[in-house]
Amino acid sequence: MAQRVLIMASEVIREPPRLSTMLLPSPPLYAISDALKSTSGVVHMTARTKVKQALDQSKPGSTILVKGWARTIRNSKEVTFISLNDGSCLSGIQVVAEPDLPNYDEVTGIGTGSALAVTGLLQESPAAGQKLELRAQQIEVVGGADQEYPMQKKRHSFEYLRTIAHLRVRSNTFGAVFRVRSALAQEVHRFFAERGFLYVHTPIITANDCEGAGELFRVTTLDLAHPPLVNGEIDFSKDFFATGTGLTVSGQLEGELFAQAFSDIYTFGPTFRAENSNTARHAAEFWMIEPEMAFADLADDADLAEAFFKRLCRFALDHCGEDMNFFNTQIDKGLIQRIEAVAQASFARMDYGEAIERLKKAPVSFQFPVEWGLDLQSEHERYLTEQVVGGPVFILNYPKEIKAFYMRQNDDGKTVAAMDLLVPKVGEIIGGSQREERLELLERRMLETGISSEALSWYLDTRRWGSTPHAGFGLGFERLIMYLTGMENIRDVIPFPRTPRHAEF
RNA sequence: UCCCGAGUAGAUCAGUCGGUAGAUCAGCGGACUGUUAAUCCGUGUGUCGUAGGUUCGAGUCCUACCUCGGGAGCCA
Repeated sequence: MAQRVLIMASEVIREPPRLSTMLLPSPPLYAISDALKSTSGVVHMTARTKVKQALDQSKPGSTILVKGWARTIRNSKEVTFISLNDGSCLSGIQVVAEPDLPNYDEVTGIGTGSALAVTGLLQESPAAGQKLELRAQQIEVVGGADQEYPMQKKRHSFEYLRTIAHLRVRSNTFGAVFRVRSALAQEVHRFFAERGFLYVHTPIITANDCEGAGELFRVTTLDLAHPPLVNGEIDFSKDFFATGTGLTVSGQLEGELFAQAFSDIYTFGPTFRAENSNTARHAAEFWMIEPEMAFADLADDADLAEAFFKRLCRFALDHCGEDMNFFNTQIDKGLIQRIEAVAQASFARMDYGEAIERLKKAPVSFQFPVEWGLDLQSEHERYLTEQVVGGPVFILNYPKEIKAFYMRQNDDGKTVAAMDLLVPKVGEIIGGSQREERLELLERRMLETGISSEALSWYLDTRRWGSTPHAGFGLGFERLIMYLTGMENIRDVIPFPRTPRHAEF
C-alpha cells in the first residue's frame, strides 16, 4: 500500500493535475520537478543538487545538476572555469567548461553574477584548490548578467555594499553572515524547546508606551494632513484602535503575563525603536530574544543567560565551521579563539558597587565620571570586561534610579535586582532583571516614576492574583551575530537595515 | 542630537605651493591547454557631493547645506 502511494505521488509530480483529480487537494506547485521546468526545452534527467551536498556527499563519477550564480569566470582558449555558488555553503563548485559544449561561445561570454544551470560529471580535480569539480556537459544560462553588475570579484567596502543590499547577499561575507544568522535563530528555538520554554508571539502593535525603553514609532490610519482634533490636540479616539498606538519596543510586559501561566516562556521577534541613534550598534528595527521565568530570581536569570550565551557560542563553532573560519581569517583574526574561550568560561559576576570601586581604582583616566549612582558608560563597561575580567561579566544590582520601574527592589532600599552581561568588543549584550512581584512596592515605584497604573492595570493584575518571583532578560539578536561573526556594524548583520533616514529595499 | 573625519572614473584611492585630474582593480578588445583575487598585451572612463564666495585662475582656500563613516548619548 505504501509503495502504491509512492507511485501515485510520483505520477502526480510528473503530470499537471487533471480535471478528474481536481476533487483531491492539488499537488503543491513546488513539488513539480525542476526537470520539467527547463525553458530551453531540454529535459534534464537529474534533480537539482545543492552545491554543499555536491561537495560534501556526492561521489566522483556521478552526474549531477547544480544551479547557482557565477562568482568568477576565468577563461582561456581551451577551457573555462566558473565558480558557481548557490548560497548553500561558502564554497562554490568549480565548473569546468570546454569547447565541446554546443554553446561554448555563449558560456565564455557570460558575466559575473549570471544564473546558470549546469549538468555535468562530478570528478576529482587535477589542480590544487579544490577536491572536486564539475565537468560540464550542458550549461543553461538561466539569467544573464551584463557588465553593469555592480559587484566585482574584488573586495568591496561594507559601506558600498550597504548601498546595494539587494545584491550584497551574493558576496562571501554576507552569505556567511546570513547562514550563521539563520542557523543561530534555529538554535535559539532548540535551546528553549529542550528546556520546556513556551514560545509566545507577543504583539507588534501596542498601545502602551510605559516601559521607557525608547521612542515609539506611531501606528495610525488617521489622515495626517487633516487629523481629527479635540481642543487642538489630535483625537486618537477616531484612530483605528480608538487610542494612540505604536510599534512595540519590547515584548517583555506581555511575556511576563505568559510566564504567570506557562512558567517558562520566551519571545523572539522584531522590535522597533524610533531613537535617532547613529551608531554601529543601533538599528530602528531589530530582533530580540526575551525569556521570562516564573518562580525564579536574579541568580536563576544569570544562570540561564550564561547557559544560553555559551550554548550559542558552542553551536556556532561546531556547526558553522566553514563560515566561522572565513570570519576568523577575513574579518577578525582572534575570533574563534575568543569564542572558544567564552564557550568554556565561567562568567564572572560582580555587584554594581564593586564595579564602581574597581573603576575608581583603575590606573586609567576615564572621560566620564565614576560615582556610585551614575550609570556605567561604554568606556567603563569595556574596561570592566576587557581589562578587569578579561571575559564576560555580569554586573548585578544597580541603583534603582537608573533602572526601569519594574525591577525588583532590593532590601537595601537603594538598588534593584538588575543585571547586564558585558562581553569584550561589543559591551552590553544582555540586559535583564528580577521583576518586582510585590503589588504595593510596584505601585509605589510606578507612582514615583510617573507611570500610569491605569494603563497597566492588566500588568498589575498578575501581582494581584497568584504573583510569583520571576525574572527574565533581553538579548539583541543582531548583537549576538556581531559578536559571533566579528562584524563591527549592526547594519551588516541584518538583511535590510532600518536606521535613521534609511528604509530602502 | 552632539563632536570629529570624509565625499575625485563602475569600485578602491592618490592629487604637492591654487595653474581644469591620475593609479590600481573592474569593464571592453586580443593572447593563453588547468585557472582559482588567473596571467600577459592593448584600450576607454570624470557635473572633483551641492550652492555660493575669494581669485586672472579653485579638486585644492572660505561659508552654508546634503550625504556617508567613526566616536558619544539613548539602549539590545
